[in-house]
Amino acid sequence: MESNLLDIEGRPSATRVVVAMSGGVDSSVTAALLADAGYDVVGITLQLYDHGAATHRKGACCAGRDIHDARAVAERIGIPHYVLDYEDRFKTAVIDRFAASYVAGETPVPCVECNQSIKFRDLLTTARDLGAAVLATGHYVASRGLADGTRALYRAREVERDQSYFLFATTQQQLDFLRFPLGDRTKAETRELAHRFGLSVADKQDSQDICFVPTGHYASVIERLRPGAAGPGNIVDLDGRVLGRHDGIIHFTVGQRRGLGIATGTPVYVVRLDAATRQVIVGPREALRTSRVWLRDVNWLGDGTIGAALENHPEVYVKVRSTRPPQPAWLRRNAGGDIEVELIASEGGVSPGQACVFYDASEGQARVLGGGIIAGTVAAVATQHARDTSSAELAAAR
RNA sequence: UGGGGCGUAGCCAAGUGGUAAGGCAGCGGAUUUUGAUUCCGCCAUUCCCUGGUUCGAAUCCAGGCGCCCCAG
Repeated sequence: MESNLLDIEGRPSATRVVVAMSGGVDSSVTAALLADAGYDVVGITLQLYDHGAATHRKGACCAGRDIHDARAVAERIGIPHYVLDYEDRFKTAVIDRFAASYVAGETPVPCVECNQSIKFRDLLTTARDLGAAVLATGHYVASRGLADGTRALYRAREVERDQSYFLFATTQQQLDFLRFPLGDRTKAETRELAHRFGLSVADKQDSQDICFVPTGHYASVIERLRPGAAGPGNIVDLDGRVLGRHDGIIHFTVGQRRGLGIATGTPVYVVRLDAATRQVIVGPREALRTSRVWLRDVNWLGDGTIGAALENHPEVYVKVRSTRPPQPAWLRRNAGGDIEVELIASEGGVSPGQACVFYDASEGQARVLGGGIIAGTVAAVATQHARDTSSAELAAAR
């Protein structure tokens, strides 16, 4: 196992590996493991946003304290370490898009964007320039070589920690150059290794929440970036009745219950956001059931082409959020030419802007077949509004 | 100014003499390398006001105030 850490030919000492070091335990152990195996490891930490603002943030990465931690680890394990200033491109590729998505009434997954552009495009290019054979990260995801020499992506051995949801947009070319040495290890093992290697970050708290949102108030970040973009509007029910007012669509996401300030006897949830009219449409929990989604920016990582795969209307398993196991679904191309996913069991709180990731199994280390960004959703149960609309259309058709 | 009804937390609401249910909203926390969801905890020394009866009153009585309905 140790000798085959990177699944690569050649003597370790003659093989240069760039490790993306965030300053957390996972990437630190990744670097330590590879250095210990004798690879020519170069640690790189990206400075992604203003560290002054985020210094006191616990569990964040890539600024201030974390850069120090990464440097300390590099020193400890005796590898060269560089800090690259990626603030500008991070702002353009991740933060600005994040804001734009919310303003458009969607709910983005910034980690997906960051992985595919900052880490696996820009940093990966830098790694190649440095003469690295591979770029390794501390993600909990597995990749294995296929017979044809390319690599496939799989869920982590510890499926509860699996991060494949955030990595579906990795292209085949990127994947072939990437390695994830922790994918077949558990977090407990990682912590234990961190202790064994004597790393100062061994007991450091896991990162969580959006790294560039210091206070946890993402809306204030958007307000600062897009002043005035978040205008107030009405909160309406499925029949269009006004139930209240809100301070801007950016404060809400589909499935959200808290923060609406509406006291009917039963809980109400955000069913849909309408950026054009600045309406927040709310309804009962049942109205959240979604049976179908269509996608954009689809990335295919399965065998062959997606076109060929779709001809068989494949049954796959999909995740529309990071924290639930893959659910059974049918994949097909719809009349408009978009890739469409039929959620066989339906799922609640599915928001445009989120990722829909395809797998070949519901359990274990399923292979990642690709995924896309959810462009639109169709409710499982006809809502009152939808019924009214269709009867109106029927009437008009007569 | 005839009759009837009502007034309990931000909203809805139970309780009709024994020491203020519950839901919604709100707040806090747990969970979570996205947003949510979910879960847990907190949230009326006080029942429109003032007196009275009673060992004891949100509950009974009197007066006042404020709403609503029927009035023809």
